[in-house]
Amino acid sequence: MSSKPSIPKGTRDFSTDEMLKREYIFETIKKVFRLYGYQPIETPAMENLTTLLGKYGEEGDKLLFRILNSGDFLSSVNDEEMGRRDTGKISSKICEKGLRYDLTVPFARYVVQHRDEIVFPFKRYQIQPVWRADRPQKGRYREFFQCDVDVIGSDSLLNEYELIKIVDDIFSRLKIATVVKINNRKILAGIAEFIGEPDRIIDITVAIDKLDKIGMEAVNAELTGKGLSAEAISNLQPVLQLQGNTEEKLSRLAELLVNSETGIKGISELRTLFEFIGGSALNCEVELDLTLARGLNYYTGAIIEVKSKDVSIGSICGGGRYDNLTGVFGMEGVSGVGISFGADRIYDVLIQLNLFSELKVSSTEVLIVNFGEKETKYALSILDMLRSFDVSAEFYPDSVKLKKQMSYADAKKIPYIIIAGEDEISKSIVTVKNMSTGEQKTIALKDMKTFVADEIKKSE
RNA sequence: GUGGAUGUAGUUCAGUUGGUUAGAACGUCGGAUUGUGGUUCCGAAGGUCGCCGGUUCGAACCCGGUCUUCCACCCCA
Repeated sequence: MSSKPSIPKGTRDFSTDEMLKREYIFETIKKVFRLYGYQPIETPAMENLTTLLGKYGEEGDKLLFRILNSGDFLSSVNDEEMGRRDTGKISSKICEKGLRYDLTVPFARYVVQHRDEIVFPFKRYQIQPVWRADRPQKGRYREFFQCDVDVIGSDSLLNEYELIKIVDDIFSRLKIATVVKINNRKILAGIAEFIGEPDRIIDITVAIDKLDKIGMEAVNAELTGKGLSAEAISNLQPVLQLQGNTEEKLSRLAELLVNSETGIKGISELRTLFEFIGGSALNCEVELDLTLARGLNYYTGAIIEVKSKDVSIGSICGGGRYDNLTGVFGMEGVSGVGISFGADRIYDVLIQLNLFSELKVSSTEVLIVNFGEKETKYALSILDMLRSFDVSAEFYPDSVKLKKQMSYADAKKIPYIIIAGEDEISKSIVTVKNMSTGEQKTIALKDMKTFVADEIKKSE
């Protein structure tokens, strides 16, 4: 015997039972995406590393899975480089492909490459796995599915509004209570400008993102550690201490950021967005969260993050506007906005909230018992008949003991069994057994259609 | 990438200060019942104790390394 088989760290197999539940999530999401006029695309699992590198910040580059070149890849590395054991240097020579890290960057690449055939504004959705060489833990996997919706080629804030409607629609259908947090990167830039550290926007936002978690003092300490001046940090305090409802916060911010053109722009964008939101009935809570930063450094406008109110698992959905993602691929001035649903985390939330209970476990409605060669022809004709009535049916492939066949039906939760042996064949009937009541009756072949309509289809 | 916990049958878990042949439940298979599942009864199969090395007369147990899973940090869906 060889050693026990296993799968790579952070990856998972999905059982039939899990797949039914996952498909329910994907179907729900897809249905809503289509309802709002989005169309599907797919891109390859692997991209050229030149497409992926530098798009996700330093941290992101480290988390990219790289694919070793085929063939004699070491011939391009000379002895000196080999001797220095500089992994980064060597890997760039022997790996030119990597697994996709998200769906947004491949999408931007797709748009640039297919601009001649795309009608703008382009509304697409994409549901595919992505890979990150992260250390796995709760709600974090190395292979997971993202469900992205993006509009590219339109600056209108109506798109941001539409995405929030989609979020609300999907989570309402899935019966997950959520909070949608919204912020705007321009405001964060304005704040960085306001405190006199415009270049440190990343450090500043990463630190204030943790405000909720670690508190104000720890945030200030982290900023000091990052080398921010005491003056800058003290200037930041009124921002961190902002209180009140959305409008109050925005008004106060408008006063503080009065000298920052970008900041003012961000505030006006948020005001417009909240006006749209205010005019619509939503099930989810929507709030302005100035501490919301999000790591991806390509966002330039709105930033959106969605959290479950009942399960603590990080964000289950996130996104924002990126003004020039296609620019790095040579197509300037095209703005896009999109969000991504984390299907695996949504699954975990639904499991924890026990919201899958009503989902049907078996898809097979009728099992036909196999008695042997002589009876097979008759059984197969019934099988065809059932399927022609749109009844999902199967014929047990081996003529083993009845007990075994019935246990199979039992284990698969198949609600009906059809028994057709010598007796039944001679009379052109079948015996139908209802597995939950144990009740049995004989049905003439000519009455099968009525039986299906009256009994099997009725209980669905 | 940093720190902590974990790993024993298909699964969930017992396993005495290191001492004969490593147990249970569930599941699987066979039988009670050759045309009737779920309940019951009887029986059987199933283990390189994660992997590699060390200490010891002797290791599931002690030590080192490694991998997996889980948890926290970093970061993130």
